[in-house]
Amino acid sequence: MINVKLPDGSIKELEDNSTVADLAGSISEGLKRNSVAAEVNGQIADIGTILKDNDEVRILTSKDPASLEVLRHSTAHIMAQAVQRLYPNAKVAIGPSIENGFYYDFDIADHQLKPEDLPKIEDEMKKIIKEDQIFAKVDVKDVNAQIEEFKNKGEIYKAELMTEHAEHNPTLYMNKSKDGNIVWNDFCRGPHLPSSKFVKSFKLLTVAGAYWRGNEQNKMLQRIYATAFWTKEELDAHLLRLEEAEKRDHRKLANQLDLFSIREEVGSGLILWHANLSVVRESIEEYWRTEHRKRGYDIVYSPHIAKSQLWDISGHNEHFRENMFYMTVDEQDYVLKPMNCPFHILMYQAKRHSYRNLPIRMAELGTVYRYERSGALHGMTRVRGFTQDDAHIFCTPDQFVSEINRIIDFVDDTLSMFGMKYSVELSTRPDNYVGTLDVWDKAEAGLKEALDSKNISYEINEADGAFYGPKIDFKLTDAIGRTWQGATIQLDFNLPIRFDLKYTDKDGSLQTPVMIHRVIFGTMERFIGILIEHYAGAFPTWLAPEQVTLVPISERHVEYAEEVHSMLRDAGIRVNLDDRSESMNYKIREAQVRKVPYMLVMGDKEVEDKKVAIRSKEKGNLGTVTAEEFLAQILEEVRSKGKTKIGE
RNA sequence: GCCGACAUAGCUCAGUCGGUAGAGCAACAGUUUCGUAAACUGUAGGUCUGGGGUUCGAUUCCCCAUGUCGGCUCCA
Repeated sequence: MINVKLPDGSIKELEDNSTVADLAGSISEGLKRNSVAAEVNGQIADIGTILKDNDEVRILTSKDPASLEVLRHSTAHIMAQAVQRLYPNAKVAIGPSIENGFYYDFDIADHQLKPEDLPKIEDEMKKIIKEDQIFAKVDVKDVNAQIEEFKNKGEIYKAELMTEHAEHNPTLYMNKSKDGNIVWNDFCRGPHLPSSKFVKSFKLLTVAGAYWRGNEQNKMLQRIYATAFWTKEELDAHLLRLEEAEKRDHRKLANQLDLFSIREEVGSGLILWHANLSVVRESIEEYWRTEHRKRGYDIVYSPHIAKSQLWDISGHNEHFRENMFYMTVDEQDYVLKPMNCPFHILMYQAKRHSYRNLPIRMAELGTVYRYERSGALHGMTRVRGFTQDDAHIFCTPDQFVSEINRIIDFVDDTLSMFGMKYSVELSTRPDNYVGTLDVWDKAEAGLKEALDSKNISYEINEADGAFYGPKIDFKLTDAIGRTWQGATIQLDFNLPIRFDLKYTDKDGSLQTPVMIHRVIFGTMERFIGILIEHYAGAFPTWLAPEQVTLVPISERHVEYAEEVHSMLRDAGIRVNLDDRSESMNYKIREAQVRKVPYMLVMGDKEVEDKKVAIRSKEKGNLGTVTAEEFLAQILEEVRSKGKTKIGE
């Protein structure tokens, strides 16, 4: 007999070799029927898992969120089986569950999967589900024989994976039909559902290309992305969420709200900022400048091109030649700047520095150009010409930890002000690093110390830092859940040496300063692109291109509206007088569609009382006040950046 | 860059099994002067992304290019 511990702390006695299913059955028939997987000693496992003495077991039903990935992974197996039934030459690669769904990669020599194939595959999957196939886990006893079998069947990807996992007790999952025959199998660690019949609500979404093992040198496979949920309601809700998210896409809103455009005759990845979005940018840049001055930064400007030799010194020609724009004028080679650092470094070098005047914090809204590969371009979030809110901090080795702390605060203050959430990643020393081990260790410890002291949770990307230094990245998420690099803080042990930077220390000796690269927004393009999605195009008043629309009800109210118009405009409010001979309802609707925060309606009553009727985009009619009162309120809303709002 | 899909009026989209296109909104003109999300009538607007090919004839079929979209890869 064995004893197992349940989540409530109780101990259950079972026969030797009992499985999770037996345990479930010993508790209740209903639980046995509904159990789909288990958590055994913290690991997700099949209900067929044989329990040992003292195991801690939590039985998972479909109610448990942890069961969802089991469902999805099993659905992936069913999809792979369906694909192989329909396309017998299909070879399977890998098919994991991912956030919000799963995928499976195939190599199909004689067929290119098309969107129209997806319903056919779905139908085949439904058949497999109906067949009530059992997922049976089997240990691979003779690994070499199994590899040979995979090879004989042409399953070269499975053979390759099995070869690598030969030492890790590989297991197969056999799909058995009702009569006990093995109808399909896959090399897999599991876990899986007890049977295919547990799968009810799934949808195949898209076909895509993906390199085998994510390596560009390898063959490109065909990937099907799909998702699965326990109920149709959850699936429908998920699909609806996707649809809703698409409406927030900054590329869609760009047209609707006249924000920006990208023109073929200008070039890919080059943004035309229309007047509306330029207002948003201008407001953000003004905020940026004010904050930088407050926090001890110097703001500078540098040219957009420099002679190629500068980029030899910096090393960019060597590392990023493929991604830079070159031009030749009067037999002299120039480069369109891909970074601002060399300019800031040269400004640092313009005079001698003492430890007394460090740190020097040099900031610039620097527009740079990089030749990104065409397939990587994406709206405003991945472009070829963009403005970084760049800064470089030159400091002593004793100062960089406190400088990093200051920057983390700066990033958090800024993103919080916009209500944007972020996740943090710390990347450590790669193999091809420059500099010395003790400096790297100190730097990494310093970055960790800074994050820990602020209770910021972060993931560590081992060996993923730049060759010149470790870094902290802040990731932002767009409307459809894609994550983008936003703020970043990077230590650099390389450029100070390449440019031979120095400062005079206390003892009169010349020392090399530590250099920190950092951006807060990342780039104006990407940040504002994500901001559009964050607000779904409805910018808060301090950023709104048009803050107020004046709606005179008929022509006889226009004269009064003009008075209000000039008063608000003179006070710096972005106000638009809609004096077209359209109905009031029409003007209000248009202003709502343009997402204007406030409308002031003026008819006979308002003209007579010298007042305005405020309509908020969000809250509707807010009642009547004098134009002066409204002005005071909106100025306060703008000044506080939305902390106070009219009508709240 | 790679795999795949797509490209029709300013915008959103329909259409042509090969016989050179249509709607709504927007624009413009006129009528209407209105109380919190669309007044009415009319006018104009398209070498159907570009270049080749097949064909009596191509927006439609084929090829190439460009761009966009979904992914992969990359991202100093």
